[in-house]
Amino acid sequence: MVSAIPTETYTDPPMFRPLPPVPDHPALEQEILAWWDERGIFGQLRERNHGGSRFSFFDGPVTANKTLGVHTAWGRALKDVFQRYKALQGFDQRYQNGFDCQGLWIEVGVEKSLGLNSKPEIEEYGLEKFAERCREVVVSSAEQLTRGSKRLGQWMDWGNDYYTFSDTNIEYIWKFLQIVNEKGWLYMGHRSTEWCPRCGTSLSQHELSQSGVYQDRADPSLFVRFPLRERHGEALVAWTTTPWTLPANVAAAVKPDAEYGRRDNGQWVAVARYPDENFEERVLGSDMVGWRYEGPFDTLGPGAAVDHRVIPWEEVSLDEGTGIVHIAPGAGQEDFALGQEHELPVLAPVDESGRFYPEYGWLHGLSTAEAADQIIGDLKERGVLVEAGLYEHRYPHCWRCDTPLIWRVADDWLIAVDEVRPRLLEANQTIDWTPEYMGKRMADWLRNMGDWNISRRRYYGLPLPFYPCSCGHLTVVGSKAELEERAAAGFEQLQELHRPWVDRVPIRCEACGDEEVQRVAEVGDVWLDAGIVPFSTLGWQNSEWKPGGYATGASAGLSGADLPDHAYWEQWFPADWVSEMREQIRLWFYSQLFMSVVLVDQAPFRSVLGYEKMLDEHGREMHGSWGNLIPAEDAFERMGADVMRWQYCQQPPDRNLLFGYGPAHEIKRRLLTLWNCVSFLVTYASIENWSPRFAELEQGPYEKGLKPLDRWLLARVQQFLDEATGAYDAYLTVNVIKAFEVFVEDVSTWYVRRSRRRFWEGDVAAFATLWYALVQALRVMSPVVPFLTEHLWQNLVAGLRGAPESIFLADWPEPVDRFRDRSLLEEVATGRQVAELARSARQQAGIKLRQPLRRLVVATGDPGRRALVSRQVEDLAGELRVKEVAITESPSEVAELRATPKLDLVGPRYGPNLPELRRLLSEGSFEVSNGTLRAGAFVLGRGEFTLEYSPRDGWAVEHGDDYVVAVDTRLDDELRLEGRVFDLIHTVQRLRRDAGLEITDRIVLTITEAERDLLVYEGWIKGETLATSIEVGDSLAVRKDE
RNA sequence: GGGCGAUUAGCUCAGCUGGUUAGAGCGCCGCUCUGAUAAGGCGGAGGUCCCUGGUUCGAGUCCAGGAUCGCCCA
Repeated sequence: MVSAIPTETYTDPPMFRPLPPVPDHPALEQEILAWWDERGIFGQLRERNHGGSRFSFFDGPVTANKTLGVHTAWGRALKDVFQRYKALQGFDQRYQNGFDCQGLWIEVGVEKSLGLNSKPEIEEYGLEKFAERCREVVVSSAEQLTRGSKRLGQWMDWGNDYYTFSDTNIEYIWKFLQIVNEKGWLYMGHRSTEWCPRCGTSLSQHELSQSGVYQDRADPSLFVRFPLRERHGEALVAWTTTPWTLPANVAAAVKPDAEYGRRDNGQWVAVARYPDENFEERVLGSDMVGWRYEGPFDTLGPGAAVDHRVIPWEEVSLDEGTGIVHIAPGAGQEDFALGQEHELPVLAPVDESGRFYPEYGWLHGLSTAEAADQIIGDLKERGVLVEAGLYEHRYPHCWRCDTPLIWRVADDWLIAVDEVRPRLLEANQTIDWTPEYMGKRMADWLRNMGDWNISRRRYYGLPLPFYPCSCGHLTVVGSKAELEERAAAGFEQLQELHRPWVDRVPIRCEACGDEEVQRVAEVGDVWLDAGIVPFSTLGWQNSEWKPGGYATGASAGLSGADLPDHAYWEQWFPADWVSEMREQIRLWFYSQLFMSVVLVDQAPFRSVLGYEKMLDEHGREMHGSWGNLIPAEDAFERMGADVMRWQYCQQPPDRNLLFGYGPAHEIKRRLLTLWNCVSFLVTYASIENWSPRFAELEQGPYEKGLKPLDRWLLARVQQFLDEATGAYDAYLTVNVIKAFEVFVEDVSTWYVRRSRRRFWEGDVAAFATLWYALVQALRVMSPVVPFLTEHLWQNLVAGLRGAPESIFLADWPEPVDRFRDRSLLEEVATGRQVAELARSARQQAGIKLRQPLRRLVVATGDPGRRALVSRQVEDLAGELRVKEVAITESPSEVAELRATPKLDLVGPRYGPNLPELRRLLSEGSFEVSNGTLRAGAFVLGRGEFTLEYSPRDGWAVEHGDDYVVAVDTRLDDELRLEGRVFDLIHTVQRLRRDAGLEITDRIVLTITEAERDLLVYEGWIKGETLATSIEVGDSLAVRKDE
């Protein structure tokens, strides 16, 4: 509102501080961090937004077993960017950080640090002490992660973090499991699972999905004879890559419809595998079914009792091996399933540490790897080994300790998923995924996943609250209070819900009342810990709010987080947004979705931003041992948090991020352009004693004195605000940065470049316009680069009357409608396009920009475009240093016509005759009239060809799609003299700068005899170089006029 | 082993439904602008568009086969 213009003038004392030539990012970041802290800016921001509309975000718990790495910092930066953006828009937020504190991640690290390497050693060490060590790791890691995150600029409610090992978190999972049991989905499965012999536990399907699990590896490749009982001298030849499974063999599978042949030595193999061999007898696989054979290790006890026979299996591969597959239901997943189908006995050869049981005789105590060599030797000795070699294949490894996995039949607790599956798929439909394909990945996974194996035979994890009684009843305890109520003993020593303490609390069976019911030994999958967060941290089932009440069990003393009540949960569930790396689709995103659908039949979040992997700047994985891992500390020191954040935000989330110092250097240069623009403003504002008014930030500069170029920049600001806001709303920071880079480029290379003189002359409209444009840009970019923008805000804005002390207390910038002007944007774009063509033409002619020229001709057939250009002649003349700009319809004055056919239109008509047409056109044998082109027998209508131009003598021509631009290259004496004056001025400015003079210093200028003729322009030279007098001497020199 | 995607300049990547001489950024070389710029601008060098065949007047683009890489699933 114009009437509200304050009456202050622009002559307040200069308020700006000069900028150093280059920002020292790490130093200014430390200053800003300290200042934010001192002024409590984040607290003020939260206070302001308190009670406003809510933006709910759930932080996926970071595993507290490490310091902050540049990988983790990526996600943290994105989380911070959007929380800051939403905060600037006034949204109330929770800012709760979370730590993941249990499970194999933690345990394995502690084991290593204690030098323990097996479960018996842990038990010998003592579970109590072991649990304490695990907690210590969490405590120190949480401190480190917090410190690093703060340095990154992440604003969270530090100190009120949630810890997944709190009793509260555990109780909520207990409740979940109780509900799962009530629905009848909980069961104990007896099946073959992937098993880590070192960790002594089975793993779940989703744990196998993590990167690095499947690795290339060479295993033995054995072809073994299984002698047939009823066919003397004949044998099946089976193939295996896991020798240790042979003692567990109970059957051999053949493909029923495949043909098998007997070699002259009695060996049976699939004909398709050995097409060039001669076979003495051929039968179908189905005919072999039921054949009995001697097992490979019938000499050892368990095998001897088995009736080994041939079974049919459609899945037998004819691409490798012999087409006869060795089946060991106790040591393979498919084998186990097949075993169920054919009612085969299950021989389980190894214990939970992967070592052979005593009944396997001389194999007793050997690991699967150790046994391999001995088994091969034994087979060889007994003459049943046909061939042994090596086989390269992808093989699964433990995601934590990298041990090759084995298959083992075990009892696991599982959640049946078939009944929930359709509801999960439905809930997934309600989620807005970015990038979109990640949602499809989730749907694929949901469609195909098997039952969820939730039990792990470990120590420091969620204790599964399962109490199976000898009477057959399973009690699932749903809370600590319930445990207390049912406890038969030991409740008083229960310091936290962890082993070993919880194991010492037997309960009374809820069915028969037996008082000796023990908890199962297993702990839970870590993803239960993380998946319950949307409930456990928001007080889903709490009747009352407990201040500081989240700090229960192991998290006592670590967190000050409140335990909210159900009303709070209603307000903050579901999350508006979550963001994690792609792997979390099958991990955290999944477990959250699963638990949420089970509990409330709804997705726990509305939108997701996922992102791909981080690699080094050359595209290689980062590894400590390769020397290309960048510690976050180094990155903070060498590039600074802003540059790191920029690098993260610049990345399209659907592609891997190539992170490093090379890209960082490039980013610093881009930020420098912004820095220089601010520096320019600060320099001249100080000289001219110009000071901005804060009100003009919201309303835009007051109209008086605005030039078209100012209005253009103001229109660009509005456009930029729209683009950037849209990009943030779509969670695509990469588009925010793209829009910003173009904008800064426009400010620097067009607005400032064209307006310099106005700043020297103290034009307040120019100052107000540039200040507005730069400050709005700072505000838009503040979520991405909070330090740099805050630093510059402190200089450009903070001291003004009515201005917030921090850029983060200044709300989100609103576009000002009256400055929107699409036609002006188009007009300037046109002018710049023409300028670019003209610069290119000058360059071709070898005439530098300092040399003035007579004439610039712009030709275009479009009257609308001529009008656009006509409004830009002043800027064009100045930019291109020409005395006159002429706009014409036809370029015939400056260039000669050439025609080119539009092949997509003309090609289909003339087909093979096309080369002839192109020959005629290239020779210039054509005429154009009324929009029709005739060349020989060819006739091209309007739009079927384009015209181009080659320069006439004395002209340099360049053309784009819409314009032909020509500069008159002929020089006369006047032009030459002016050119020399520009050269002189340029050289003097250089000398001034080299002499370290201030921009406002006056000088005495000495020129040489050869330049005396330039003195006809003495006033001009004096004005440009701030010379008070000009002398003629031996050499060109400047000296400060004292 | 199955599925999906990719392969374009030294590096990182654009190239829509086929259309003249294949582009950008970075790096390199030359020129240039600068009264903010360690930036910017203009130009140059640099390409077997992975290979082989096919369709077409015309293929980086479409089709088939192959090679290599990545991801997902086992």
